[in-house]
Amino acid sequence: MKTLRVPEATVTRLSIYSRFLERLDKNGVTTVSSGEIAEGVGVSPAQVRKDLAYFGEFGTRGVGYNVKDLLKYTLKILGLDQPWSLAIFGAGNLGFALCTYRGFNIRSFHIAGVFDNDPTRIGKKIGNLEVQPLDKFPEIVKSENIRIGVIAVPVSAAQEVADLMVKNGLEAILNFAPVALNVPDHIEIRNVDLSVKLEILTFNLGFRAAQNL
Amino acid sequence: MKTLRVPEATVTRLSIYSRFLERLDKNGVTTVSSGEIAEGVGVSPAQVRKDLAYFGEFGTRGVGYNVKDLLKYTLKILGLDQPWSLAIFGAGNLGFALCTYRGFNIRSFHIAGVFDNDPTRIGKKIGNLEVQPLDKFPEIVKSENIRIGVIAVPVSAAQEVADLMVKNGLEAILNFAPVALNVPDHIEIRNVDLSVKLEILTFNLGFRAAQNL
DNA sequence: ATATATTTGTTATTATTTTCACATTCAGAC
DNA sequence: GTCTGAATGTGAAAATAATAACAAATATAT
Ligand SMILES: NC(=O)c1ccc[n+]([C@@H]2O[C@H](COP(=O)([O-])OP(=O)(O)OC[C@H]3O[C@@H](n4cnc5c(N)ncnc54)[C@H](O)[C@@H]3O)[C@@H](O)[C@H]2O)c1
Ligand SMILES: NC(=O)c1ccc[n+]([C@@H]2O[C@H](COP(=O)([O-])OP(=O)(O)OC[C@H]3O[C@@H](n4cnc5c(N)ncnc54)[C@H](O)[C@@H]3O)[C@@H](O)[C@H]2O)c1
Repeated sequence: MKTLRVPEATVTRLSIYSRFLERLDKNGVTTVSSGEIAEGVGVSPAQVRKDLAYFGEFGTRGVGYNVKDLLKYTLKILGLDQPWSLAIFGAGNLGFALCTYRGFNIRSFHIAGVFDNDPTRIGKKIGNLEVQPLDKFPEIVKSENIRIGVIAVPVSAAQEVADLMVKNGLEAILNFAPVALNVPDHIEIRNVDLSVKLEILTFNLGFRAAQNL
Repeated sequence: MKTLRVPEATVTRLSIYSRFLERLDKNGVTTVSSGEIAEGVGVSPAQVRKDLAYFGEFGTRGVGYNVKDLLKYTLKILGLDQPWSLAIFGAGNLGFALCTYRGFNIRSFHIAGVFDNDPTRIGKKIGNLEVQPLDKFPEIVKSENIRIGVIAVPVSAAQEVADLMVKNGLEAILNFAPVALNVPDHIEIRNVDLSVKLEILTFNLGFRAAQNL
C-alpha cells in the first residue's frame, strides 16, 4: 500500500465509484472492469485504476473487479464501515430537506440532532427528530458521540455556529452557507455551494460561448 | 485580453470572489487588495490575481481594486449581468428548498417553473409559484425563455427528466440526483452531490488520520 | 499443457494548475 | 518634480494531476 498523499479529487471519485458499485450490486452484477466503471461515472478507465492504486490492489488481471468486494473496500476507505452521527444546525428549508433525506442513512450517516434558535421551531418534529434548542447541543454531542456538524443557517449566523461546534469538540464541518468560515487548522471543513455550479453553467453559456472556447 | 482556456477552478473561485465583493460593497468598502480578497475567501493572493488576469486588468498597481467595479466585472464574466430563468423538476424536499431560496434571486436567477409528476403535488403553491404538470413544460420553456434546468427528482427519474429537458431545447442542466446522466455534448451539465463532501470529511477523519497524512 | 484474449497495476509522459518572484506602475508625501 | 511605499500583472518554476502505454497476470478455450 502506498503512503502517498491522496488527491482530494481521488477521494471525490471514490465516493462516486462506490455509489455506482452499490447500484451494480443491487442489480445483481458480480464483476466489473475499470472500463465499465469509467463509462458508468464519466471518467477514463486509467483514472479509475490510478485512483484505486492509491489504496491497494483490488482487481484480477484479465478479469476485473468483484463488485461486492470492491464496494466493501471503497466504503471502508471512505470510513463508511462505521456509523457517523451528525448534528444539523438550522431547521429551515435546507435543514428540513437534509433531515428527511434518506440517502444519508443508507450510507451510514445518522442525524443525531437538529438545532435551531427560533423558539417557534424548537420542539417541532421533523420525521421522528425533534428540533432542539442550542443549549441542548453540548449534552447531545456527548450522548450521541457526534463528530461532524452540518451548517444550514443563514450566512450571518454561520461563523458563530461554527465556533460553537468547535468549542464542543466537533472535528469536521460541512457548511452550506455561502461564506468562508474561520476554524482552527485541526478542524476539517468543506463548503457545499449550490450557487457556484449554477454560475459555472451561466459562465459557459455566456462568456465561454462568446469566445468560442 | 487572453484567449486561453479558463480552468473551471478559476470560474468557481470567481463566483466566490464575486460574493465576497458583494459583502464588501454592502459594508461600504470601496477598495480591496488581492491579499484581502485572498484572506476573505481562503486562497492565495497570487491565485486571485492570476484568476482575474484571464479576463483582463481590473486593478491599479499600488492601490488595489475598486470594489464596485470589480464586482460588476466579475458578475459580467459569470454571465450574471442578465436574468436567467430556471425550471426545477421535482417539488420534493430539495425542490421546495431551492424554490424558496432567496439567494438565487439576488444573483439574477429566477425560478420560472416547478414541475412534478405526482398528482397530489401538482397545483400546490410554493411561495407564489404553482407546481406544474410535466405536459406544461414545453410551453413554459418558450414563454419564459428557460435555458437552464435543475433536476431534483429521485435517481430513478433523473435520466428521463434530463432527456425531456434536452428534447425541449434546454442548454444547461444542474443535477442534484447522485447519478451520472447521459446528455449530448452540446449540453452543459454539472452535478451537485451533497454526500460526496460529507464522505471527504469521513475519509479525512478516518483513513487519512490513520496514515498521519 | 499451451495459446489467446483480457484487463489489471504501474511507470513514463504530457498537460494543467499553482506558486513564486519581481519588474512595473501608481498615489501620495515632501 | 522626485522619491517612497504599495500592490498589480506576468513569465518562469514548481507542483500536481491526468493520460497513455505496456508488461504482468489470469481465465478460458483448445
Ligand atoms: N434553501 C436552499 O436551497 C439553499 C441553497 C443554497 C444555499 N443555502 C444556504 O443554506 C443556509 C440555509 O438556507 P435555508 O434556505 O434553509 O434558510 P432558512 O432561513 O429557511 O433556515 C435557516 C434556519 O436557521 C435558523 N437559525 C438562524 N440562526 C441560527 C443560529 N444562530 N443557530 C441555530 N439556528 C439558527 C433559523 O431559525 C432558520 O430556521 C443559508 O446559509 C443559505 O444561504 C440554501
Ligand atoms: N433532500 C436532500 O437533502 C438531498 C440531499 C442530497 C441529494 N438529494 C437528491 O435530490 C433529489 C431529490 O431529493 P428529495 O429529497 O427532494 O426527494 P423527494 O422524494 O422529496 O422529491 C422528489 C420529487 O420528485 C418528484 N418526481 C419523481 N419523478 C418525477 C418525474 N419523472 N418528473 C417530475 N417529478 C418527479 C416526486 O413526485 C417528488 O415530489 C434526489 O435525487 C436525491 O437523491 C437530496
